[in-house]
Amino acid sequence: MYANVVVEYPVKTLDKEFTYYVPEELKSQVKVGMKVAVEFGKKDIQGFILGITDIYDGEYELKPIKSILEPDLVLSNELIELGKYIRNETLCTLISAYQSMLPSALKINKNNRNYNFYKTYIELDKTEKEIKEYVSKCRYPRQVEILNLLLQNKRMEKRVLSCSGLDTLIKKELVKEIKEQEYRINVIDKNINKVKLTEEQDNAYKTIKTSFNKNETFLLYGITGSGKTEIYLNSIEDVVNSGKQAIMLAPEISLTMQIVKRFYERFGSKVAVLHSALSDGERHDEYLKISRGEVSVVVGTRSAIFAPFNNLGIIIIDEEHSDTYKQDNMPRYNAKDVAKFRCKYYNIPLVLASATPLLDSMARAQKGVYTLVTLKQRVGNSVLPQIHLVDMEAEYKKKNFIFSDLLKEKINERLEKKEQVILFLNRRGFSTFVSCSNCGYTYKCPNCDISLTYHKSTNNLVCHYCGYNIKCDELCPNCKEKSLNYLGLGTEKLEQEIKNSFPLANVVRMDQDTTSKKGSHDKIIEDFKNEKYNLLLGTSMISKGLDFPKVTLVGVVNADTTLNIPDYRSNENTFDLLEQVSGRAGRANLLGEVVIQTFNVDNNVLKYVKESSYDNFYNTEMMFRRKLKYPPYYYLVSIRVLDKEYERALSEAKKCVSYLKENVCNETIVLGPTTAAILKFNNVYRFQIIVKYRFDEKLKETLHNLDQMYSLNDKTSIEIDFNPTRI
DNA sequence: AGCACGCCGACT
DNA sequence: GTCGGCGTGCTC
Repeated sequence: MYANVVVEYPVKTLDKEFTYYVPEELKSQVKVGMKVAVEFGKKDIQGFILGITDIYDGEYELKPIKSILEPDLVLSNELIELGKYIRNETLCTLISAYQSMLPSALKINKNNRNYNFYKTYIELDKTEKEIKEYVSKCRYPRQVEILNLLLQNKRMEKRVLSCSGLDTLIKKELVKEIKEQEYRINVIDKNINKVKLTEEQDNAYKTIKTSFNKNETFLLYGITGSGKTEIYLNSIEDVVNSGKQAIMLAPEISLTMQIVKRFYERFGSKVAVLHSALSDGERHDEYLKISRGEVSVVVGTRSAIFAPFNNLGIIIIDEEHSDTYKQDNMPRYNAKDVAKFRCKYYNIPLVLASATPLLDSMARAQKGVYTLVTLKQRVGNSVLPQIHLVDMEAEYKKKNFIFSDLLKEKINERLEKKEQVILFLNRRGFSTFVSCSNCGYTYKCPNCDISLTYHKSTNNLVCHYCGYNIKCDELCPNCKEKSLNYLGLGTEKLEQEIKNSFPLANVVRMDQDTTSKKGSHDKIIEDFKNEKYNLLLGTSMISKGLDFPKVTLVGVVNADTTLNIPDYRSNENTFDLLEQVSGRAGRANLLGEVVIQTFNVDNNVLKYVKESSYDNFYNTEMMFRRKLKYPPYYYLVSIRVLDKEYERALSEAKKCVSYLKENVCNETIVLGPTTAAILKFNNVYRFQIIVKYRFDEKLKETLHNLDQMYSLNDKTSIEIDFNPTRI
């Protein structure tokens, strides 16, 4: 008996299966998908068994499988195939594909600490009569107390009883210890009444329901507030009742306690959650619940798409336009593609849902590749908010640098009426750059090619890319004059400005800096919902999924920050973001208003946001994409060439371009090399090549060869990214 | 990736 | 003479 093993090192040269023989004592236990220990060269390492055979006709002298590491953890055939698919699609190593499927506690790595969580209980070990007899003669009050408690409760946690008296009782075998594995997260089942669906919701639900046993992809296009979650819950309930399992994905920032709570209310202990706010131990436990078949529903972020279910019934991807579904390090997979693979495997429906679908998804829906399901009405009485565009150029002339007259007036009006306000600014920190008015010096990151952001609370200058930070000096480090200017507006400074300009405001700020602590994210949301604050200020973190009935005004302080990013998708991203932010206003009975401040009042994207017209935006943007040969008309691949030395990075990038041009089809376009958006990052220079193609049979092989060539180069490396979310 | 083998320079 | 530099090649 022989086992083919993929080993733990994620390098191209070892990206193949190695054969080991299975020793007699393990023959009855080994299974495909198991994690095993083997000797590899001179080292003891780990790997996964990908195949078992009875014959071996190679010429190697084989080594044995040393042991099975986690008998509970067995990758299913489906997941093994999925790993191979990910390797082929993203050009990663097989082992890194399998590693990304597992929670860190179960990944292959050196610190094999046991994440199982046990609780120890104490129970009586003699009959009640014998115990009572002992109690009557016992001179030690603590022992009597413990035994009496146990006579009443039968079983108690050891840590509440622990003392030397208990040790004596254990030694005398009057009581015994029982160790049981427990989960760190426990959900109590509740019976919550179902909400009645509106006619529109019901139609959408029924459409999905007709395809429960078909591999059909739906695009659920429903405006904010149209009640998509209720449709997910109903569909999942049917799937679970038929004995199958469901996965729902959401982007990290919209997967708040609010949504998880609704799943807990509906499905109770049948739900496992998987997102980054969990500790390693919690993730480990949730994963175990799934693989042991103890839950039927998984709610989570990107990597939850790998939930080890074996009888899936539906996959739902909420906010499908979000770019968080694409992993931006190896393996560069997109959870949406993984979902398509799994849905095809189980012959089940996939639901992609959004208020602002990706152009790519909408285009497929128009072509009939996806089935379009539309929700046009908001649930309840709420109507779409009224949107105002404010020309900041004119406001600057009036010396209004941060707040326009209109925004100021509206904020005051809401605060007086005791309603709530959300202000949106997509830049954290205090000042986005610090420069000297005397000599022109600007603080820049020594490792990256960008200016440092000033954070006042810590008096630090921080690089938002690599995390480099230094204390801020009062004097210019170049000319030693006291003439540093703090320019550019960040959320931290905006918070201060609000406190100065609006005496009625009770402001809370939500960005990466105020939500780094576990649970702080949910706390801010809860506090704002409970009206401990009347003004919430934040970055894109506040744009998704939140539902605050008392918010009637949303202000976008500077709409231009995302618009000016040089990326083919910046229009789309801006539209999505502003549309999502606007959706936060007027969720209940109160009428909502949105004020968007910009230096580009004539911009088409902003015009469509004002009209709340996804369709007009879609049509205009599609024309632009077609003309410039961008997705969805062409596919993109980005190739990054990295080297510590500028000249070598550039010359290698040029070599790549010529290699590509020689080896792709006629219709395929190779652009570059250009400097990447941030030329220098962590002291490494980065050049970029963009490939645009429609059908190119040779391309994958060409890129694979290129990748192989650079895997042997220890100076220059390359990163290949299929369908990048930004370029 | 990690380790051994191997062939050249400066040390007790 | 030997210790150690890191280039090359192999791992079932």
